[in-house]
Amino acid sequence: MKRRPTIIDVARTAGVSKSTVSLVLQNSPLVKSDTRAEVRRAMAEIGYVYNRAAANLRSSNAGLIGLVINDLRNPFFTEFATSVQMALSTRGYVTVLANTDDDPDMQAQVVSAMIEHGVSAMVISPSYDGEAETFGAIQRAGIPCLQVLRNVAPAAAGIPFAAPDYRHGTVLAVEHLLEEGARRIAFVGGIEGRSVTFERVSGYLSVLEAVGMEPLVLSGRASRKLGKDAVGILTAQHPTVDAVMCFNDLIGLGMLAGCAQTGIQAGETLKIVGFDDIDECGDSFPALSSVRCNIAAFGEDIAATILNWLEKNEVPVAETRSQVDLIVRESSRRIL
Amino acid sequence: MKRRPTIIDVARTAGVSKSTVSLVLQNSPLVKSDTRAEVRRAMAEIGYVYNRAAANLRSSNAGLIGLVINDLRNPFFTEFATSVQMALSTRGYVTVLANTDDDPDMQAQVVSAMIEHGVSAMVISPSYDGEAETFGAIQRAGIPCLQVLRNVAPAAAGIPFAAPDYRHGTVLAVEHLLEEGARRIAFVGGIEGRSVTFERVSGYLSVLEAVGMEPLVLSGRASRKLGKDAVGILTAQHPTVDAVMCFNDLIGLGMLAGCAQTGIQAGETLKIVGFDDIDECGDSFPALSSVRCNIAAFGEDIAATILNWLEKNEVPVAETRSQVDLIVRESSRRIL
DNA sequence: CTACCAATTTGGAACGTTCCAAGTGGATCA
DNA sequence: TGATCCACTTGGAACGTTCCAAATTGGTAG
Repeated sequence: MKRRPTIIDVARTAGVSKSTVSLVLQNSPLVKSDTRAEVRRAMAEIGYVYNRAAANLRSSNAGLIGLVINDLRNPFFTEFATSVQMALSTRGYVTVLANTDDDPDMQAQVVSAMIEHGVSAMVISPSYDGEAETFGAIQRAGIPCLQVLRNVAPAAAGIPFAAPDYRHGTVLAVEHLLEEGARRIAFVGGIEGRSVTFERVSGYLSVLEAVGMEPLVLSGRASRKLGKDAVGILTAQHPTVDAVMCFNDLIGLGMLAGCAQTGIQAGETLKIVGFDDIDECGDSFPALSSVRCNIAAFGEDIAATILNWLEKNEVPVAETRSQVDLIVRESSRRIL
Repeated sequence: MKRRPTIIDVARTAGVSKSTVSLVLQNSPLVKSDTRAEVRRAMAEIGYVYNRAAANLRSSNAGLIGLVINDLRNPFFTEFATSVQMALSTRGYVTVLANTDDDPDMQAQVVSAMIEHGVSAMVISPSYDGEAETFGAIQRAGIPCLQVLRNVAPAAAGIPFAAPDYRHGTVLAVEHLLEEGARRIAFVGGIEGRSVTFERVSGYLSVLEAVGMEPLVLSGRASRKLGKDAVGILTAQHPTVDAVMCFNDLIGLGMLAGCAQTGIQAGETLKIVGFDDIDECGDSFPALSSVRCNIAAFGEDIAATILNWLEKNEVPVAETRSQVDLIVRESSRRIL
């Protein structure tokens, strides 16, 4: 077992200096195309593999991007992470991914590990709590960092933030429920005190207030189970509720299951709208109306934003909101 | 903006040599505990951050593990990737993740990028096709690599393989359906010619052959949609089918939606068993029976296996099969 | 024929670690 | 007292790149 060839081996084989090989690797216009071709040939001949660790040591640009996600098991985040990673990949960057399970200690640990590894930039969907430690370390290291999907660090701290327009999405959906003739609309899911919850609930409340309808909010960690349980709670304790705005699709899909179980006709007796528009919405029964966040496109935008910051030094604005669309399906539409 | 402190700065602050600082970083028992404490204090004082790229250059052990997944959007793979990443993280390793969307070119690209970045080992759930290029590059680089979940490279090529015991899981499930009184059992999903399909179908066929039941296989790319569509096909063309073994849970869940839509009573008129036992199975209506692969535990095992290979040079056996369990729920059980 | 210029190419010094061989100083032993 | 040993400590040479200043080449103008 012999060691991996280096640019010096390539240089020897091609009959040039290591500097020239280096220039070829960087696609420099300085080298003559004959030379370039010869160097390339030599590389192929001896099976040369570029050593980024060494390059990084010298020039500190590893082409590594850190991606930290608080709940990777949620399909919404999975879709986001996948789209960011694939977009970065096409631009020659490699993604270091970590799931934190919303644990601030875990988050602090993975962030510091990423900094040690010399990531050039980070994208983080943070856990609530523990933000000081996490963002402090990132800023001390001077690494460009984009906070996405959830806003925990005050933008004033200098961490730009980007997310779908949750509030507007909720407004669209609740107005739609009103148009479909809903008399009493509940909001299910979301943990109080979190930006993501606040934005949605405030959109919901503002529409209800405008028409003088009394609000009803059932909080809870977003999951299918919560949705399933909510059906029972609503029918037992709030029988006048005839429409529900869900914090996310998992809750909406859970409610569909709950309705099926208790014999309630979702879409007719109880209108339901989810949020996120994950793939499954179109394949459930009844198909679940939802607020589409275009998360794949959002992920690609995030990838582009962070790379522009990195490569062209274009610092993103403090807060960006991406467009959302209401997708109406059977779960909230009158059957004609 | 000043540069990041190095061990030389730490050494100067602590009044020792850089070699001593290096030893402290490696937790060497050689240094006196007073010295160690002083060095640690100095690090904290000047805000030292370890530079792994430099360490890697010298000792070629980056603590980077590559994880390549063919379909990260499928919750089964997400769960696997998450559990591997978190297990590696607790042992001080950082995970480079890439999704390939089953595209061999994408796979070749991300694998070579990972090799450039000096990953110490790789775990790969490969795409079908393109295996020669991918595994060839990994082997040339001399990087320990574990093939998981799907077997595309012949084990003879020296790439160890680990997966749940798909065949046995199918056998358990189909036998269960027979016990529940099924008269005609179909198999839905899976693409022909793939190891994952072959193993399941062969398990299914072997049980059916033993009892003299005629098989019926509906192939197709595993998705909710396929499951939903399959309900229509079965009722229209194969009305005698009263039980279905699904390639995976997505298909099973899609069938539940299809049943709800066409008014078929899943679990009673049509018994359904899925495969993988993703979280959602317990929250669907009716709850979906499934073959549990214990994928989180499997992921942790994989992480342990690859680290043992790396750190203790324990080369894994050519093929490992992990235990699977049948979880019976309402979708296949007689309602009592 | 010389001087100069543009186009290429090049040697050597970084970058921040690890590792090795060698060094230090105090205690113990003959 | 000097030799030996032990427990630490240390200087300097790697590791494989990039980058800079300087060198070389070949062509062209004076």
